[in-house]
Amino acid sequence: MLDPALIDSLFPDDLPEVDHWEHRYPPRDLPVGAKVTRLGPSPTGFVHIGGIYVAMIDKDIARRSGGRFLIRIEDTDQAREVEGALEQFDRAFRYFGTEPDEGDPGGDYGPYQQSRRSLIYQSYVRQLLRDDKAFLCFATEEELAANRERQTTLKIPTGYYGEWALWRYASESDVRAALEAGRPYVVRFRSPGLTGSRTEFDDAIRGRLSAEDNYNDVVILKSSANEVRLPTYHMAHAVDDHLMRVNLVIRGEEWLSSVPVHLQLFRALGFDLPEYAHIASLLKQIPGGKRKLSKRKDPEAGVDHYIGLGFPAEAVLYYLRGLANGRLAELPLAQALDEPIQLSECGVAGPLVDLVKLEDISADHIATLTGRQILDALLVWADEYDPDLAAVLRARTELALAALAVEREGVENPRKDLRKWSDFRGAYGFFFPELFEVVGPDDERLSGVPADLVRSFARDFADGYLETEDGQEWFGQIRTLADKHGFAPSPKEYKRNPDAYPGSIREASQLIRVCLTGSTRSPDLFAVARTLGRTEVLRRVESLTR
RNA sequence: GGCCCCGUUGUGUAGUGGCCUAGCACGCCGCCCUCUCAAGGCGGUAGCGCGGGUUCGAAUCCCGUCGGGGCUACCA
Repeated sequence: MLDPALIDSLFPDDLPEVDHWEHRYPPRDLPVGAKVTRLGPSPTGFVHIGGIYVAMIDKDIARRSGGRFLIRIEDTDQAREVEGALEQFDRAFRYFGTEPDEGDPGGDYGPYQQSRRSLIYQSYVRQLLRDDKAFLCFATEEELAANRERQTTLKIPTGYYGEWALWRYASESDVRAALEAGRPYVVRFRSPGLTGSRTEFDDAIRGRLSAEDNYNDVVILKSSANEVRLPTYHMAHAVDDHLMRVNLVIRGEEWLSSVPVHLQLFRALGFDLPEYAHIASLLKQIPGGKRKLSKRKDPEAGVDHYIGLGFPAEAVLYYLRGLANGRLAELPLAQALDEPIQLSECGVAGPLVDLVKLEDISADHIATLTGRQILDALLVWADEYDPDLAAVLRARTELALAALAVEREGVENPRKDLRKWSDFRGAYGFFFPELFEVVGPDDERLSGVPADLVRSFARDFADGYLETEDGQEWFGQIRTLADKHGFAPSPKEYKRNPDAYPGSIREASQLIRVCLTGSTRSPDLFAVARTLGRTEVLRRVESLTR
């Protein structure tokens, strides 16, 4: 046991006692059963979709229980920090509606950035040292590496314990000598765990679990050689979640094996234990198996992928909620977004992120929107990701609304041709003369109809073009011309005798479709023509006669 | 290597010893509708990782095994 005066000399003279912090951050005045949850992202400059997944669960549970959801930036590893990362979080949380109830600036329990909480951690570390529940460790990186290597060859667990705990039993004079020599040190937790003993705990998702107890003297305060003294995740978790009065820790399952350490730390510090819920990681299908969504390899691991492609936040959220609680996936979107997420219903196996399913959900959702709603959302997206399109849409708002109304407004089953905003150009761009390129008579999309025939067909169509309000009558023009130019009246007839015709009514219609829309697939031709207007229809048809 | 979590059709799941000839949703395939596509209607394909037990009876309980994932850092 170290001399208290020696311990105190390691810290700033005016470092507050732990009581100071306990009063500064009092228990919250919340209704019984209120859950205080938090998300602890690291500012690596990359926002993982899994972060939004957990944030959504955090926020839902906090809100419905009358509690709070807060965000705490976990930047105790300064090496990983990337500039602008905080803005990225803001943007992502705002897009998906997972903004915290509390965080920097303004929350009562801040700062919410660990690098700014150094003094708080130091108070608690000093207290642990005074209580002999922690000790100074001067072991060098080389010594630790050598130990690890020995342990590996001996096939025994690696770690800092028993005879490998170099400084756990060091005498005060050795410590003083090392200090006087100016050797850097870390503070380690004096683990009360015994090799071979076990511990049990409850997880809100997985139920009662048991594991080997922790017997490793984990580092709690990083090297004294660093400019700012920062804690490791384990220590910060205990201190922050206690002082921020978090009572439900929802985090990724990669933390499951650290629970025994955390339990020991909470007890050593005299803190009440939080409830834990470990969420299964989002996985990705790969040839021969699955693996965790990887920041480096999988673009869909990042939120930028979804925002950039223009998936509506509601669709992504709905999809994510379905992954969390399968029951919600069978409810309509609005209802699913409104139902509470139950931790007990969360799956224990990591779900595969299925982009096809997301697109399907998203298309269904967009189909429920009005043209106006689509245009508004589309503009927000295009302003950032497709400024040229945004400019056209603003200049031609009426046309945009008319285009979006085709087979959408006043019909029973609206078209589902938009899965995300970036699909708009491909699906609706042809409505805008500014975005459309006319098609020539020998275009390969014209079903292989000879160019001469295309020319004469188009010539006739343009010459006799009748703009009418009657869809049947309008299409009758194509029928009549198709007949005149020798096309079979039905695909069936054409199939029966393919050599007798250049194609059927299908191919003839396709000539008009391709020249009007630049695509072999489009909404109803009559509706398209009506929206385009006579002048534009003729301009496009006449391009086929050149 | 050690420890932990997990394993039901392609995907997400329901299932807690008989109601399971394993249900639902999405996908996929086919057919219908049809001037294309989308939508829509109808139908279909496909699963309890494997091997042992316990039991009259197992997807469900036990053991083993295989597979996937995680941790084993002064990363979180």
